[in-house]
Amino acid sequence: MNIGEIAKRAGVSRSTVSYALTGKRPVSEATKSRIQAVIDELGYRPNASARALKEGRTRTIGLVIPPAGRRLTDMQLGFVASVVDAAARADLDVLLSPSGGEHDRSFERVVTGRRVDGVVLMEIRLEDDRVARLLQSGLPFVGIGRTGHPEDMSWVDIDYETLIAKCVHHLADLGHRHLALVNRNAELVAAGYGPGHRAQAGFDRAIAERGLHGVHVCCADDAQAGQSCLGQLLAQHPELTAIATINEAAVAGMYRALAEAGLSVPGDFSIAGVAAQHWAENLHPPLTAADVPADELGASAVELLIQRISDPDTPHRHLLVAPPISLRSTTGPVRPRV
Amino acid sequence: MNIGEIAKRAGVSRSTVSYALTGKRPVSEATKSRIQAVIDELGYRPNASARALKEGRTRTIGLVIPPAGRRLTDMQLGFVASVVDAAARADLDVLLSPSGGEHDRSFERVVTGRRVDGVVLMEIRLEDDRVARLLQSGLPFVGIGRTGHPEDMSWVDIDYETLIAKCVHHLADLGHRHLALVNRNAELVAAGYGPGHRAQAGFDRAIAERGLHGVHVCCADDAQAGQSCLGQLLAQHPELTAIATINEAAVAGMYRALAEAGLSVPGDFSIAGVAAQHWAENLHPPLTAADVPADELGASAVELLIQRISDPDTPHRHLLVAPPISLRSTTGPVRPRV
DNA sequence: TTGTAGGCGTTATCAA
DNA sequence: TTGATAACGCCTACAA
Repeated sequence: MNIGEIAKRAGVSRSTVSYALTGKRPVSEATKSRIQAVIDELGYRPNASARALKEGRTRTIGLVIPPAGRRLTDMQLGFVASVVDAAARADLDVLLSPSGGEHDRSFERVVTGRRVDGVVLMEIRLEDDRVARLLQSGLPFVGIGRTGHPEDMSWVDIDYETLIAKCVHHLADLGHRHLALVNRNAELVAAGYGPGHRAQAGFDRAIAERGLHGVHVCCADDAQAGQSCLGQLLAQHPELTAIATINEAAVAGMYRALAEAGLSVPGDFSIAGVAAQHWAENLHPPLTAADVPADELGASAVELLIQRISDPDTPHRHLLVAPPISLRSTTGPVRPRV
Repeated sequence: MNIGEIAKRAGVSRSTVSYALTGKRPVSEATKSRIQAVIDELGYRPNASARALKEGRTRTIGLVIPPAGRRLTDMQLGFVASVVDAAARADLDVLLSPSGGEHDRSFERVVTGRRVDGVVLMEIRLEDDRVARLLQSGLPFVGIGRTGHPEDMSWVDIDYETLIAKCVHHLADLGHRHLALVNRNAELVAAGYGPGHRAQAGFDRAIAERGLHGVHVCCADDAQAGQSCLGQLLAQHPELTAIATINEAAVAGMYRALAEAGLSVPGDFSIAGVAAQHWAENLHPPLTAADVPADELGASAVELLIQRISDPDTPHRHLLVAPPISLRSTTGPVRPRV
């Protein structure tokens, strides 16, 4: 079923059908309705590949997510959902590319085969091959996250450095003197994962400013790891009374480790973090955290991308969000340990 | 950058470049390496739209997920991840379509614009417009889930009816006489969501077979709903000693409601369910549950779909899985309530 | 071993 | 207001 068939049955030329469909040229009411009738009868829809070939754009954006197999965090899922949602509202389709490995065929296909008009890139490292690849290709893209050279690209990001510093100050205000930062998993941080490094920088800075004692650990992104990780931490550093974290997936496990150690939250021990709002609220007890507006960030990324696609020579734009910390049930004044 | 440019620079014809790329005709080593050198230098990749137009296939599959905005369950996320993963292994791209509403533009685009070679459809209802639409369109598709007329289509599914019946029998064997089934959210079940209805059927059957007392409730798909839902249930039916559920998202809340009511698990109260293995294991306490192999199901769906794409006239195939119940920490013998 | 040419289904330019 | 026709970039008979 193609446009020629419709034209034949409606007794007009193919171009007239095309114009009746796009509205880019006036078509008389009579022929328009005749064409529409045939289209409805045969259920015709323009072939997307042909249209893309002719128009030079696909009306599709790529969304590059962390490799399949790895479990996405709740915040990452929020990004995916909001990107897909925002794209759908703009009548854009989303092509998913799980990538990040070495020679990633999926990523190459998406970037280089003109399959998409632009790309939203997630989980960016300070030095990121994919960013280099995209810059070189000239394909419009927007990062959710940024590299160490953030001026070269458009991005939306969370200001982990500021937020973790805020968490430390909040805890310091409550009298805590011995804090730990629980980071994401060690491989990710070692690979130059921006939030991991920026969180550590913010932590170190605030610790120094307030004259506190801080330790830093990486922890795999799941509850069991959180439990064993905090268990060890408490054994090695019994003086700790509070934790700041960007590892939302591990928090449930940390609660368990504290319960095991006979420490109540927030009576004996405080936790503050950076997490997706939905997640922080639904945790038990609800986590005192900087509520990351994942929905807005994804939508903003799509918005920026659409703009870059329509005008690639526009200067890069950046959006760095530092939401306020919502006080919930996991931070309280320090109570001297007996 | 197109094939003509490569041909010109390599001093050969376009067809020779094409054949050098596809290998469908022998090309001398000399010219082949010359062509490759030019390709590497210019970073050329064939235009996917042109190729799709010519070949009549896109090397892309559609994945229709529940509408954006709604939170996906852990099991659904497992399906998405495994479908994306399996597709990537087969060098297929995945186009995401959040749909399920009334007139869904995204769904129509995917199904009808020849944007994809086939579709994996999730969260299917007993009567499902999208299935009707796909059948009518002739586009190959595979359901994760099935309608009330399951012979008309290819699918993979979880045998909720059998599994919930098994849960009931397991609980009955432990001496429980008063059980409740906690279903998914009421709208979904009212809309004819298959697993909801089949779970209820299995529950009713097993309850009758064992001469037990059963109640049935729907519950929104989140922890807070689980908490309030079970709270009410315990108030209205104090005789209850066990629950069977397919609502994994609500389980954490049910734990809280039981703790609030002063009931220990599994000492005073048992819970058995159907859930993604990863989820059941990571819950605290770990849930006794039929471990749904979400990864395998997604991969199987893709496998079936690839087969249907390559041979659309093959008979429909079905895969109904009923994994064994893994005994973890949430079911135990009934203990008379004082 | 390589080149020529036609067509996949659209859109858009040029004529009428 | 409408029609004929030339691309878009690729693949693949058919020829040489």
